[in-house]
Amino acid sequence: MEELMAANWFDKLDEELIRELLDNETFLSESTSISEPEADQQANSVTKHHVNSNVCNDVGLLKTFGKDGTNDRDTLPTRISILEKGLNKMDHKYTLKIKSSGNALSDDGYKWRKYGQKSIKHSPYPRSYFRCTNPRCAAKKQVERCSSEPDTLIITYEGLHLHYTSHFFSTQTDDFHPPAKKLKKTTAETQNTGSESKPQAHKCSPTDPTLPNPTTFGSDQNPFEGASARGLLEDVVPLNVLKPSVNTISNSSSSTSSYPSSPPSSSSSCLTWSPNPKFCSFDVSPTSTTTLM
DNA sequence: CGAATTTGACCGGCGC
DNA sequence: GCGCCGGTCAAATTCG
Repeated sequence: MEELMAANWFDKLDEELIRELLDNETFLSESTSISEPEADQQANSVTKHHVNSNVCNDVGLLKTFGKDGTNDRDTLPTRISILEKGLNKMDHKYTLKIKSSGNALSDDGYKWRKYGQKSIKHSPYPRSYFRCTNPRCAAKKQVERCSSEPDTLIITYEGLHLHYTSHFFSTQTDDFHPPAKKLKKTTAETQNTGSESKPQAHKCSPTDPTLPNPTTFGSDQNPFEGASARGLLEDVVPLNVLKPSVNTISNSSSSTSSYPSSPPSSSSSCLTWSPNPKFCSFDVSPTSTTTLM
């Protein structure tokens, strides 16, 4: 029951958040300031920039400049319009449709390792499978092209980037409790598997995804050592859901307000995407309706 | 030489 | 029960 409520709540926030993020220029500017090339750094910035930044990093629409020398803050897309429906969420998977004229794929803020590629039946284009390079991170994403529109990339994110989670927890550690036990199927399993390992992780107490000090971010390892145990989507969501009190949408202003917790972030954290103005522009194709659980 | 990518095989789930 | 399809694994290959 709680989960249900949580789900709804989460869903709303999520959509709202996404919408704001995507359409909020402020957000863009903000994110711009966080032009860390590496994911870890992003995480770092997150801890420094506070909510807004969090959102940026989290939802992933973070811009990663300078990665390939394209530090075009100037060329920032004056506007990135994404229809709310361009981002779909189903079963803890987020599908993002993006119009890309270049290899936007490589612009992701996180480092991904391709672990597979499959040709899809009804599509002339193959689907690529990526995993976060961090061994403790179970974040995954699938990338494929729309058969009808080669320009359109369909990216499906699954799982949560521990990079972010860690941060998240670190900022709310106090309130965080094992309620997060509600692991879910797919993701949960995967993640568990991922974190399964290392006794080290255990050290940090599985119950207490308490992560390492946020300030310790930066290195791919530290942060995850502790968060690995959990700190995944499943954990975050319920967690926050359970404590919406934090600031259940205190519509103070923008993203900040709609960022009561990271439910949205939790799952979206892996949505890290760097819409490099030069390469891609978000497109929206109202596909299926967003559904959660 | 090490790391990353490619590619085909294998496995599990789902629909018929 | 069988076949199809998607997802993952792992060996081979390529690249830096």
